[in-house]
Amino acid sequence: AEMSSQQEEQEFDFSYLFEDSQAAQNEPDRDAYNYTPNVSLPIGMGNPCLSTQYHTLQSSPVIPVSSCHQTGYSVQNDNHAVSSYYLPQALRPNGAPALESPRIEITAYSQYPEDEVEASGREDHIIKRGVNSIVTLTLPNVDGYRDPSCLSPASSISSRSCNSEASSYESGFYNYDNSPQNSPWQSPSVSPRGSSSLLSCPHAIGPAASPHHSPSNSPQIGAMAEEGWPAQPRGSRPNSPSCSGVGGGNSGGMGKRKYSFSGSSYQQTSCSPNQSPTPSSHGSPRVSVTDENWLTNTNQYTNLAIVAAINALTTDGMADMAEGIPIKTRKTMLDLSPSMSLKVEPGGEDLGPEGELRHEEYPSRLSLKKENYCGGFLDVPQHPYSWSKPKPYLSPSLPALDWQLPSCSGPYNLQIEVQPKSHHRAHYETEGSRGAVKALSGGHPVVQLYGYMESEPLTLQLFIGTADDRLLRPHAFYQVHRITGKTVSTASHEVMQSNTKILEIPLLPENNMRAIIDCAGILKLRNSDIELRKGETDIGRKNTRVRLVFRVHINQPNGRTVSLQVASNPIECVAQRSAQELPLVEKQSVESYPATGGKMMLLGGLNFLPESKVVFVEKAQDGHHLWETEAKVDKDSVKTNTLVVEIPPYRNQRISSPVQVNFYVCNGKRKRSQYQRFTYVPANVPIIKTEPTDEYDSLGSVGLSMHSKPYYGQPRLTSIMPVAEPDPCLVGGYPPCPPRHAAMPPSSPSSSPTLHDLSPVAYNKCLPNSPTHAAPPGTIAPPIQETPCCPSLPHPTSPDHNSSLAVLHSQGSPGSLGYHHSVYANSSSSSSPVSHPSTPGGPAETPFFQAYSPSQAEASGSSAQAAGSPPSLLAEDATPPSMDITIKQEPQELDQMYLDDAIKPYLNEANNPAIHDCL
DNA sequence: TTCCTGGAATTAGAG
DNA sequence: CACTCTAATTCCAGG
Repeated sequence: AEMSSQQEEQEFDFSYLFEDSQAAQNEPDRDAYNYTPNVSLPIGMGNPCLSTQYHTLQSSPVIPVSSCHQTGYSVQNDNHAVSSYYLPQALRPNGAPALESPRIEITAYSQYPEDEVEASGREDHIIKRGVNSIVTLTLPNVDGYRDPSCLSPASSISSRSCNSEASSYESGFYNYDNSPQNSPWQSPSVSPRGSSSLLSCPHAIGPAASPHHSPSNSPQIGAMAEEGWPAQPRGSRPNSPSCSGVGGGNSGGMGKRKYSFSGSSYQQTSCSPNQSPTPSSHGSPRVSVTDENWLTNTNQYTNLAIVAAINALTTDGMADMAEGIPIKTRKTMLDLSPSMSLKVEPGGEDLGPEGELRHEEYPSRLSLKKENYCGGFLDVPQHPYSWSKPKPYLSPSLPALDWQLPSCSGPYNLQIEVQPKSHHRAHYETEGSRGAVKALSGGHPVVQLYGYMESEPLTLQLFIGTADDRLLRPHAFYQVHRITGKTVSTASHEVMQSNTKILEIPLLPENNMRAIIDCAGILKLRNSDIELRKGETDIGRKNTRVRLVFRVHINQPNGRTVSLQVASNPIECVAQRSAQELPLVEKQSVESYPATGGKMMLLGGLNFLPESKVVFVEKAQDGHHLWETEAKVDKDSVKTNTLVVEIPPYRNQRISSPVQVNFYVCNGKRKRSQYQRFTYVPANVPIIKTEPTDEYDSLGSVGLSMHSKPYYGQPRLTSIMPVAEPDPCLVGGYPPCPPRHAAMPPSSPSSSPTLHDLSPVAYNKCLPNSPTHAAPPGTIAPPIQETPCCPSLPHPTSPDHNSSLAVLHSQGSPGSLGYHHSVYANSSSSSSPVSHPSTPGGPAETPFFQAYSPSQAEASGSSAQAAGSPPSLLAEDATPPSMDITIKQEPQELDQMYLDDAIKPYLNEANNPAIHDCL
């Protein structure tokens, strides 16, 4: 019975998992691998941007302009359209004809039935597909492929930032595997389910997985990609902790390490295996496998090679892809699970013969340890709920994890009723679990979906996302960890998507679609492991803030899927106390105020000290500090959890449009809170945002109502929304749509607009890191999907929104960030800027800004605009600031900027006394 | 026995 | 290149 249930589950999982995110993100690459029928893939796709675009494109047909549209939701993807659309762009992306020399041409023509595809599973996929489709690969060197490193260089990818991109695109990797659906061919209508198997793989081992699972195939790919990772150096560590970490959580045993990351990979791997119904040959024993599995996989090998080739070809983006294995590597550790065949190939990653097999293998694995990462999958939790219940998502593809999604759409509103505590000690793979994330109250976070009246249960997805200034995306250094045990009341089960572990939790009508998240812990992956991954640009050091990201995919009668996402407040995951000593701003009573300043603002948070300083900072897009000033703190009223500060006057009293700045609390050298957003509005302009006077969160002492962390991109539109309500919509933190005009990433030169869009990422790192990038964009930015409704509307009300079930992903503004807006097809308003609160310039904009962190703006040169930094801002810059402005031109690297936002201030600020103090 | 913790010892890196 | 300090990881031990 379990099997069946599992299978069901698997399917279930797979379907959406794979399809969605990956599909969306996955780019062409994926397709290529998958050989999605219709699409001819330019290898160039490797470029993340491309990939992104690709997806986007698919859906986007509707929206010509936005290159980025992602089809995501709309079933109907226009494959064709896409393909056509896609190709061109793909080629363009970097502008580089890319790849010329080495190129891989894949022509997928036929639309294979998913099944067929699946059948092809594994490497075969490729091959088979290849058969069907024409694949031409010109690879520089075989070695190249294998050697991820080789690839990597080429691809240099920015990882994470890119990641998001990467991720998407990575996921793509995986994805395609995973989501067969993604493949264009699938009509949206088609129930992806089968395909979906990838994720589920583990479970599915069996029959369930069967055929459909084309995905599996694809998944494999994904797996491979992932595997690739594992293969990577992680080796440094003994084992792939990841597996353990991921999987069971139990494994924690110290001595053994598994690769954490691998974990992810492993997951995939593991997953794939399972999923792939086909038992592939792999069947290898790797049981636990997790990481290893993939490592070993031959498939990977193959895939990797391909990937590598692609990467090489592609500009950078690809890098993320599978190859990811850094040569530097460490040895891969294998878990050695007995079953596992761990071959460590010289290449590192490489894959063992088994490579692809994994999928298949997995079944066997299932038997293996649960804990293994795989196990997680496999063994369906004994939870009362049977996953099987969930229906497979029909939606062809789910949005990539790095896509920005709204928290509300039409009648639906996904909300975090109880936020997690601001601190959580994540555990290493070498440790045992450190328990589930808790709520401040001592309980656990609670998430609820409002507006869902159907009787069918849904699946709530949870993954660990970033909490930096950039767009929300899966956190490279943390993975959600499934907690099991008698203390856990919520059933859950984990799946891998891309390199991200996702915890799936049932949302049951009988529980009012409310879930208590007591089953989610956080696993910390070794920085060194992650940083070695190809394509990974993010730095782990001091990159310890995360958010719980919840997603739910609601299938609509029309065949479309509404995907909602909401992210929690940031959680500081620094081990032990160090983190806890840092000041943390959780709430602020005022989010915007006239440039004149002078108003008292109440900050709520932790670790405030009498000597705490509050510094307002304005950064240029490039990250340079344009203005810094220390605000006056009412030291007499300082409490550990509250602090009253006087809003300083803005440097320019004559701003014509809102200007977003940031401020942070500094307790001394290296003890600085994260940036908080604050918006100065023209003095003569009525403040659009009303301060919530309500009781909402008011700290009381000051009598100021606090806004909770606007910073993280969960802007709330106070003006529109009732203060009391948490802005569900906003919460999602989907960024406002940046105007398309938004500047492109500097580096991306000729890139087609689409590219730009795609490259929202533009994140600093991406640029710097990937030398290869022709375009900084190399990092493909995940598109942000906007729901028309969410932003401003009090969710439920607008019918329009409702109508707009189908989400069209339009690419977001080309803004440097490359936001993609997802538009609900139906929603008329969706696309209209008006509907978006975030439109720059508007008072409402703040939300946008909030969505974007200043740093983001910084990150991409262009980003500033994109960031929504209002034109005014720019203008202002141009104009001599009335106020004292300290402009520091620091050629900071974007990378650093992102990474070390915390640090930078110090660096940058030499001039500011306040800063100095902090320093 | 496993899961959680809390805390401390080590190791790694940045400056 | 040595040294200092902080962050990251790994270990231990106890509940």
